[in-house]
Amino acid sequence: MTHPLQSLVRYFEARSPLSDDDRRAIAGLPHSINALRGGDVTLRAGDAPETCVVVLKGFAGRQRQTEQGRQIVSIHVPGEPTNLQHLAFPTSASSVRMLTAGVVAVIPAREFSDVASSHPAIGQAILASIAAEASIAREWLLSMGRRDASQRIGHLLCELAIRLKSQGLADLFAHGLPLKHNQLADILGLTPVHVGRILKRFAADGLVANRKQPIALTDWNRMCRECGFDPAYLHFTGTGGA
Amino acid sequence: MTHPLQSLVRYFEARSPLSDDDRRAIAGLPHSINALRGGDVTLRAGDAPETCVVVLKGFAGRQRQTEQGRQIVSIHVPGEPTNLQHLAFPTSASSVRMLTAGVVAVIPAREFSDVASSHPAIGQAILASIAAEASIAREWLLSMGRRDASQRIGHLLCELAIRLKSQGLADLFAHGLPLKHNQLADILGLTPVHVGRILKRFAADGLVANRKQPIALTDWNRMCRECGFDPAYLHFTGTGGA
DNA sequence: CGTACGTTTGATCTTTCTCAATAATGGTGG
DNA sequence: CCACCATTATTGAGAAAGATCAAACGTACG
Repeated sequence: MTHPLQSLVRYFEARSPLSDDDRRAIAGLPHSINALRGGDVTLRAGDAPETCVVVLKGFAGRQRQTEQGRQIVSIHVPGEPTNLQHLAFPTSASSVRMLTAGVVAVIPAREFSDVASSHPAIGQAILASIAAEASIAREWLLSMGRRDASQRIGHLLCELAIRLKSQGLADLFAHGLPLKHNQLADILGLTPVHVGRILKRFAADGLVANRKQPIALTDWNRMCRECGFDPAYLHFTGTGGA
Repeated sequence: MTHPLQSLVRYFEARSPLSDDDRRAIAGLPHSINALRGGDVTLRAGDAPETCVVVLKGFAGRQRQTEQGRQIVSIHVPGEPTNLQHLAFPTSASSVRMLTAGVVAVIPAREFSDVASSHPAIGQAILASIAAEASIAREWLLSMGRRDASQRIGHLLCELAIRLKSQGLADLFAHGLPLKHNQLADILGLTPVHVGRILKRFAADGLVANRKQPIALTDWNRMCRECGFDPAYLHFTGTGGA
């Protein structure tokens, strides 16, 4: 791995073009690197963070809590920033925590936003990133509202496969997705028990290799077909997701 | 009504400060005014629109389609732009149509984005708007995943009440919300039949005045309590939503 | 090796959907 | 202003997806 913030550059460039100068400006951002454990909190609901946290390794999730349980409303794979929206408003209604052990880069928000003002393409990339997150949330809304449990799980697996691939991390997915049933349940609005049952059916149908912790897709095309996956909503430039 | 785009200015200012000059720049944007009927399409999925559509009267909804039915993934009340995300990327994965009869202003995207570049505060307001839409989508995700049908309906009513109020349109809500059961169902991931049953229960419980077409809240405080509504996620500056 | 955490399984219960029939409503043209 | 048509609401009965509860089973890690 060359520069720690290289993966952030790659993330931005998946949707918005940057010049060499822009790339250098991002790589030059002050930052600290933190190793975190699964469950560690990166942003507490209600806080007004003064930093932008970028995932370098592992998975992070944004979540909201109610009496009837938590809901994970977005997940962030390596390369993805977790709280760009705080360049738009100070406080957060949700919190962010690591879903697995991992490493994050922490960038002071002021410096980030200064660089964005002086480099319009970076500002545009930030806008595109926030808009892409909104688009993903809307797709999740479609899943929650109109897809049944199996399609929902399958669709999420497909989405993550593409998002990881766009960061050059396909291997991680081929090797399996390190999320627990109860985390998947909180992402999908289901019960861990039911997630387990469906994963079992997937394994029986040959759609997935193991139903245990590292879940690996075995039949990409069939999975896409069965759960109606179309990567257009991810808004990657180019072939729609490579 | 003074200037047609005045309500857009008001929308932006609910989350992001603007100067007189910024306001003038927005009011000076070229635009055409269109009267539309319920069901009219404003943006077709897959298109690369060259205009920004702002709702002036009535309600618009962004929707996605699957074999198992449509899902409305966002709604837009008067004053709100419907497709700011196209300042970030060209194509759309969803379509936008009027949920009721109404009036829209259509602004050329190029001019809009020129004004945004020359007026940083307007660019910032656009960023805040897109981020707020994302935040709303995440809240809807929480509703879909972890709230039952009644809380979901109640929560939506509360949200719309606040959003309308922030545009000075509370009356419209006091007078009732002109959405059909089947539209509410497609917003909430439910069935029109079930929406009807719950509205009936709301009316019996005195939470709502009529269960027919214009649905009017009668007991704001109780409704907020029963469905766990907290307007923080709307990110209005000031008192959190007034 | 034992403890804590995660998974699997089965039985049962609820919420919400589905289907189908009937009743309102609202807008349109005569 | 009324009759008609299309759309939307209401109601009831039955079915289904997913939740809940509780127990047993694995497995990783100290």
